[in-house]
Amino acid sequence: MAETVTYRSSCPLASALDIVGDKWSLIVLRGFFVGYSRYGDFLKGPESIATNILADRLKSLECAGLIERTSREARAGYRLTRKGADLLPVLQEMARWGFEHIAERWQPPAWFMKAKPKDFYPKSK
Amino acid sequence: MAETVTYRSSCPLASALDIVGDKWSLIVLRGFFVGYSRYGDFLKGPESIATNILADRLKSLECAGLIERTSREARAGYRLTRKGADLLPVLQEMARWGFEHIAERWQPPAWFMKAKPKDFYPKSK
DNA sequence: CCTCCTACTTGCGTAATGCAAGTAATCCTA
DNA sequence: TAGGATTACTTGCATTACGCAAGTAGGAGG
Repeated sequence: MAETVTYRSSCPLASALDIVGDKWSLIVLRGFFVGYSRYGDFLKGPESIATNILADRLKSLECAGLIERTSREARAGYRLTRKGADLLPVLQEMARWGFEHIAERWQPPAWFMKAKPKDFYPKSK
Repeated sequence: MAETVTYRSSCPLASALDIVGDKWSLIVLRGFFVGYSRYGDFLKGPESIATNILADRLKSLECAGLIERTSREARAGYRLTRKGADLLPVLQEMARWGFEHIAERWQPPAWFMKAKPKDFYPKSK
C-alpha cells in the first residue's frame, strides 16, 4: 500500500479521486454514516468486503486524514474526522443518482439524505 | 473489459460505484462538462490518461448508458446522455470537497459549480 | 491456563492500470 | 490524387489493485 497520495493534477475533482477513487473507500465511509465504528462492523456490511481490503482501506483513509482511531491501542475503533464527514454530500448525491438511474436499488433512507456533515463531526476536544 | 456490470449489493451508492468507482470514469465524465467530445480532447486533459484506458472507459461508460456516440461511423464523437449528465451533482460535491480539504487545488469555476444537469441533457429528438 | 473472539496479516491467483509501440482509416496539402 | 500527417484506436507487457482462503496475535472470559 502507498503511504503517500500522489496527485495526477491540481484539479480538485481529480485529487479527490486520488484519495477515494476506488471500489471500496466510499463504501467504507458509508459505514461510518450508518453507525459502524469497528473492524468487525464493516465486515458485516451487505457487500462483504474482504478482510485484507478492509484493513488496507482503513489504513489509507486514516493516512489521508478522513478517519482516525479512537485510541492508540489494539482493538480500537475508528471515527470520522471533519474531512471525512464532509464527504457526506458526495455520498448523498451518488446514492440519489443510483436510486434514480439503476433499477431496483434500495431507497436511501430519508434521514440519510437529509443529514448534514456537521452531525458527524467528532466531539470537540 | 467486462460487458455487463455486476452489482455487489442493491445499495444505490454501492451500485453507483460499481459503474463509476474507479480512478478514471469520473475524470472522463468531467471532460464532457467542460466541452470535450472527441477521443483526442480527453487525451489532452491535465491528467494524461493512457490511450488504452481512455478507449476502455469510453466503452464502459457507453455500455452503462452514461454516454453515447454521436454517430455510428468511425471518428465519431461522444456526448452525455441524461443518465450521464445527472452525475453532475456528484462531480460538483467532489470538486467542492477537494478544493476545501486538499491544499493548493484549483478553484472550481463558478459556472461549473452553478451548472445544472439539464444544461447538459442531449438535444431532444 | 485455556479457549474464544476480534482484529488483523500473508500468500497467491485474477483483474485493472500504466507505458510504449503499432495500425488503420481519414484528412489535408501539393 | 498521391502521400504524409492526424485521429482514433489496439496490442503487448510490466506493475499495482482486488478477491479468496487461511493463518496469527493479543486481549477477554471462564
